[in-house]
Amino acid sequence: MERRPTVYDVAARAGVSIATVSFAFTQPNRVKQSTLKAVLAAAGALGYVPSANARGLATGSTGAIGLYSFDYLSDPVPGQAGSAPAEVAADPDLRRFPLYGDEVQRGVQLECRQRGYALMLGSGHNPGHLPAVIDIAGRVDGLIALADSAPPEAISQVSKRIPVVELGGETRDDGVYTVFVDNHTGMRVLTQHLVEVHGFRRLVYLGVLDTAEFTARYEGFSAALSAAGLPAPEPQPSHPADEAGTVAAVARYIRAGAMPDAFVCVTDQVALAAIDALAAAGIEVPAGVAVTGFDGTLASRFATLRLTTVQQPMEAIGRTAVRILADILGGSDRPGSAYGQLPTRFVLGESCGCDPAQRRN
Amino acid sequence: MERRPTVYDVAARAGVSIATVSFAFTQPNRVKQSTLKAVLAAAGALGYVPSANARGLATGSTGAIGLYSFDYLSDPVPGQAGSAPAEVAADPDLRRFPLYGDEVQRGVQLECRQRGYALMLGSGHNPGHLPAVIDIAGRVDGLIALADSAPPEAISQVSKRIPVVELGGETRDDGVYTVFVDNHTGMRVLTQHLVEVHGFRRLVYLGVLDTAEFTARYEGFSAALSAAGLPAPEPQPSHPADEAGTVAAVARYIRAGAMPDAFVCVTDQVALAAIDALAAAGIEVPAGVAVTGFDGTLASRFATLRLTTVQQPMEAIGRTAVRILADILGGSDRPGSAYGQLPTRFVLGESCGCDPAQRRN
DNA sequence: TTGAAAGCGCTAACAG
DNA sequence: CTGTTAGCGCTTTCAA
Repeated sequence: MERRPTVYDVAARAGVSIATVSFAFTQPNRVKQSTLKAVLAAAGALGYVPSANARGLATGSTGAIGLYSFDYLSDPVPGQAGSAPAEVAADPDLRRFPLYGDEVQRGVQLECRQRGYALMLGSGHNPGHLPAVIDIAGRVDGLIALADSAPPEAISQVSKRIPVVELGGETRDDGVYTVFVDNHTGMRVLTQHLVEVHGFRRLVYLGVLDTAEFTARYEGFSAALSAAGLPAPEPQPSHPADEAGTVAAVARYIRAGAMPDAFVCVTDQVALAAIDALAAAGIEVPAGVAVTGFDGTLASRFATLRLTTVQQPMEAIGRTAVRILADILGGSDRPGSAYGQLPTRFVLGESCGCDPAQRRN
Repeated sequence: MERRPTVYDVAARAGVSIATVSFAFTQPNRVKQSTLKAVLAAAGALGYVPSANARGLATGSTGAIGLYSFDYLSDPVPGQAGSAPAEVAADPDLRRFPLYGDEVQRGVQLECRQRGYALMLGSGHNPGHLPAVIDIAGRVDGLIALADSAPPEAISQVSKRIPVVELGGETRDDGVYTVFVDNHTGMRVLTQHLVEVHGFRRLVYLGVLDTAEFTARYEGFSAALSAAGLPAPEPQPSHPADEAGTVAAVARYIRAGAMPDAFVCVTDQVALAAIDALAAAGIEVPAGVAVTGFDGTLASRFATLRLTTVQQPMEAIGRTAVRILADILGGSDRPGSAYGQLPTRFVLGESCGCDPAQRRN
């Protein structure tokens, strides 16, 4: 790989100045037809590939949007590059892919490609000495960050320089945008179903409250119980990323021999882990206890036991995030709230004890 | 958003030179502790976010790898940005996501994050006047391109300047690498199953031959038939992206009233489209005719009727592509063939007439 | 319609 | 251990 040709090489070969070469690519009509043709020919012959870095430096923008996320399924062990398994995976595993974040990412991708933005994916660590979010922030015009994937201070710092949309995070006053999703209603309706249709009284809430979205879910849960005149139990901390934690939480109930009517889980992942833990103890769902999820990931719909859950509009979330950034970059100063709140939808599965096939859902 | 602070601002505030600021980030031990601390403090206070463009320009590399692909499910209509549907999608649709390319992309992502590369996603069109592949090539140190997503000349041109891995393309002598997957064996084994276990004789091959991978599949198909003393029929052109084409191809057989024993399809997508077309005509699979796929996408495994297909190691393919680029960028000059050929695996489903549950597969 | 020249922000010799 | 300085490749006035 020889030195990459530059505008200088192209200019020399075409017998023009570098300015003309630049114009030929950026403002073709500003250049005489014959000159244009000569430049393009020279560029083609040389295999000219313009440096986005140089262009970005000169123009002050990159034409790319960044998506920063943290993948707890694969990031925990940094440093060691994975090895391509000689074996073909025996089974595609919906429990690992696509997760919530993957579906949001898809929405981001789709919207970016439609709008002509390149998408820069960043995550976890980076080889430099710079926090990874900062590193990727330096590469793009606008950044989308998944809640909890980066420290709030870093997000805040970055947001001073480029527009940032944090998904699932707190609403903040430091210029960080977010996409609003109606988590509250979703969880309220689901809980209401458990109480009213199934007559459940002893519900256990499995999930942490460490993001705004998660908190809203718990509040929806509480609201439904209050409405039914029932007290809302304290949430049992359980993080989607921490399967062992979920198992442990469930184990406490098993050990105590005090099975509730239902485990209401903060995400599908937690619900699936809970079901596993219960199965391991010989307790069947929904016969022994009901379990519900949240997100509506593919895994929840195609699991052996279809999950009763709440569908989030993941693709729309991703698309909206890009739209917000694009609008800002385009000069709009519309407030984040102008994009409204995306709806969620209660999804009846089998894990609550219903038989969806029998119902007009 | 005020002007982004630069090394100059940080240097001024910390009372040092810009070189020291640079060192503080790139070679921390080359700087006195107290100075380092001062620089970092100044950077933090200012909200300094280093410009990747400037760094890239200066160092000659970006630290990013590019993935270029074409999404025929969403790219056809460029220019018009998608709108976030107010409705929550009624059903997650495995027929649209994740497809083969999405699973490969996942492997690329995983390997990139483990190796500390940022991943630049590009596709379809771009707002500039530059072919999209060229544009994204100018942004990265190495490029992975999905077969058929970009014109061969463009790939070839790009490969003169940065290492390129083309997935599923022809093996070429212009320095474009590829990841070898044993498509031939996969399709041969599958076909053999149809002939030997089911005794099928009239097989129809549904699929184009426009990439090296696709050709290898057809050859595997032919080989199995030859081995059984059967003639290999001409392939019936059908492209994974062209559902209508598949429907039309199937319709010809329906109309002619000459249903074969099986439709052997070049991809799962084609197979699923074929099954739909057959169902629409009242022909059930596998009772009326067998249908097989290739790829082992999630859709094939979780479809109502599980597809008999061939599993590709998508994640490994993506990971290997990144590994090849990383090796080259790291100075290795190992030939592409040194990475071996990734295996495929025959997957017994129901669409050939088998009942996988009854067999030790 | 084209050219000359001044940066864009950072890195990396090379001095000191 | 730190400062000076010369670019990296491209865009963009400003002149011609």
